[in-house]
Amino acid sequence: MELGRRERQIMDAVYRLGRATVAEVRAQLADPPTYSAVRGMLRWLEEKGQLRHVQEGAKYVYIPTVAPSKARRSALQRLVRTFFGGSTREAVAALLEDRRLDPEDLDRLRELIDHARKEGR
Amino acid sequence: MELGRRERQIMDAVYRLGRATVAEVRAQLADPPTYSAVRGMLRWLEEKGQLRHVQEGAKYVYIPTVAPSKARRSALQRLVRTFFGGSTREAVAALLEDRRLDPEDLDRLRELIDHARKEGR
DNA sequence: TGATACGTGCTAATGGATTAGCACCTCCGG
DNA sequence: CCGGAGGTGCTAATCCATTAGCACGTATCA
Repeated sequence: MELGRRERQIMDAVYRLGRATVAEVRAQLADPPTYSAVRGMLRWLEEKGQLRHVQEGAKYVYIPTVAPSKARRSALQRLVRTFFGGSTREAVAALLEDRRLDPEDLDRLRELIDHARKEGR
Repeated sequence: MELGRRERQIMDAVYRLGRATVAEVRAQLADPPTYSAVRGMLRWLEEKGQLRHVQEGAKYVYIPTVAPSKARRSALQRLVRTFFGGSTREAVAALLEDRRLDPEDLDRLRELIDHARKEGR
């Protein structure tokens, strides 16, 4: 299911937030359209099956239909295929260059690798 | 610079290929529009500054204007922000679950981490 | 050399994403 | 009880991405 420009922006906002009201989604957008436009888009995305909503007090709270964990995986896979020729290793290597990873982060990641190695990988 | 649905598909195809002719891009698309449509899109993307082309023999070869390495980084950053709350560590952890990482891959990644640690991180 | 296959440039039309606007509902404070 | 602020539903219009189509250039090869 491929999405348009705004659709993508809005889905991303909902994923960032986890769960979000119309106003919260709108606040995330760089060049926000009218409140009404965002509302229309959310309703449309719900009709498409990308979102569902629960009523909370007077307002609607929108939630992605596919679990974040699953959405993450497929987004990663897609990116790895597009930008790293399908090599997960190279993608990880690129991320490891991120200077915001502090020593503690690195240690924990090494543990993950050691663990995987012991598991027979 | 936000792109539409087809624009995104086509840019992704070009990144996957590195450099590509109209026909090659079209071959990458799931539900390919006409050759002419793809051509129009590529010209449009060039006008927008996302692509440039070099003439090669009789045909045009399209190339991204932003270097793949830079495009990768920003794509990763974006994904990390959207799906991992900005935590690069969690993103790496998710990638490490990929079963296609073989022992050799894991060893090489561990080396990268060790190296970073010694560098003072 | 000429005919076929495969290029490109350009423009107008199409269609679907995106938006605005109006009608109505609900909650809350004075 | 009343008014206003802030919700929602729905539809029609708009706008721009997307597409088709025609005119034309170029290479190849029998």
